[in-house]
Amino acid sequence: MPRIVAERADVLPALGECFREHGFEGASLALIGAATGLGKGSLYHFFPGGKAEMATAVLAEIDGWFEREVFAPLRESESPAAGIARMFEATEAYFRSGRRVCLVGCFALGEVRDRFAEAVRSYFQRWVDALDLALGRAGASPDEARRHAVDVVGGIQGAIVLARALDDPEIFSGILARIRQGLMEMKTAS
Amino acid sequence: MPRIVAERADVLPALGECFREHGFEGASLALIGAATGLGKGSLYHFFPGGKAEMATAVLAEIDGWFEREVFAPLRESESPAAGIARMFEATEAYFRSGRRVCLVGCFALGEVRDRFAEAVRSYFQRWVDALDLALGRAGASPDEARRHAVDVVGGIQGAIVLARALDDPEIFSGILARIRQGLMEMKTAS
DNA sequence: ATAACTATGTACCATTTGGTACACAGCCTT
DNA sequence: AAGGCTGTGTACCAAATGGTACATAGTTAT
Repeated sequence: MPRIVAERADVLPALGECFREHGFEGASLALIGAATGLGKGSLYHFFPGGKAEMATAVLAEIDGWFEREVFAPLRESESPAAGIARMFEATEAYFRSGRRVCLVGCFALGEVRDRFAEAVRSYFQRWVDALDLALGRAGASPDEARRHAVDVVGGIQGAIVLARALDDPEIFSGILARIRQGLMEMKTAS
Repeated sequence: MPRIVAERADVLPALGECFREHGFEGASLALIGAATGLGKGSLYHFFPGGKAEMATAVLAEIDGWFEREVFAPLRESESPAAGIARMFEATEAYFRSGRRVCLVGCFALGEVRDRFAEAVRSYFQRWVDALDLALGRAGASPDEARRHAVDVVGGIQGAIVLARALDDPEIFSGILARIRQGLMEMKTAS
């Protein structure tokens, strides 16, 4: 019996892709097993709570990544413009021009929103808040900053939906570029 | 044995809500039966193709509604501004301020995009094209019209995602109002 | 060496899944 | 009133579902 020595954290990426591709309900244990290379034994060893715990862990990992790569820079960059630029670059890379779906957004739309409501809410709330803060520091008025933060985060999610629907990654990149442009114009306008 | 005299078209709304609430995979025949009040016998009588045919029928019904209430007015209204105004009103009403999800958008993001790819693509393509046309007729330059059309349709989808995620209908209404405002400023600017 | 702990595969479980078969009831035509 | 058509409920099916139990293999500590 081979010893593969997996850690819980090692399987999270594969697990995440599996949930992204098939949704929570669609990702059966068979698919999850195939995606991760783990049998049920190992799966239930790492995630005694079953599928629900797997999804929670994946959401937490995603949350951690965005916290580190996007939210924190937005809040803490010396120049808010640099934080914002970083957000766009990280976002474009993470979602692979709309070829990759936002799992948190999926969960928000879908079937299972209520089961993971708090994780979903917190993720988006912190994104909006961090961007709000950065825009404020960049010189926007409080409600200008708030409104734009909401519009931008929403706009990114919409870009993913539309790019997937039309099956055209350029849609995603185009929308993001124009959102970014819009923010720059706002900051120089005031 | 009571005769309820249902028609296929009568169950489509309930069927749609069921798919919206649970997703395609999540909507089991048991849930569908409960939502429609129909037993499997009737269900398979109306939709011999099973769940897939049910989903196809629902997508077609939604498509028809938008074609009638949104796309056609956009294309054919005497005043393009009136068509655009109608789009916003119909959209706001249909999605119930983001409390109701866009099934086509869900399918685009989710698990089952490929199975219904053509229906999904066509729906969004025709929406974008119709808005593009209206904006052009309102005086926008060809690529100004195209870009804004894409941004607006994407923006609406994103507004649904964000409103659901933050569980706050006002997010939806706020984003839509600002998108609408943005279009009006564009038309008066040129 | 031996004991304990961590992984892992296999076999199994009850339940639910989507789907089929079919008998039968009400309606329409003739 | 006889026969066909259209709905409808019930019983049923094989397959797949999420989940459990457990024996065992590898690793680490004693």
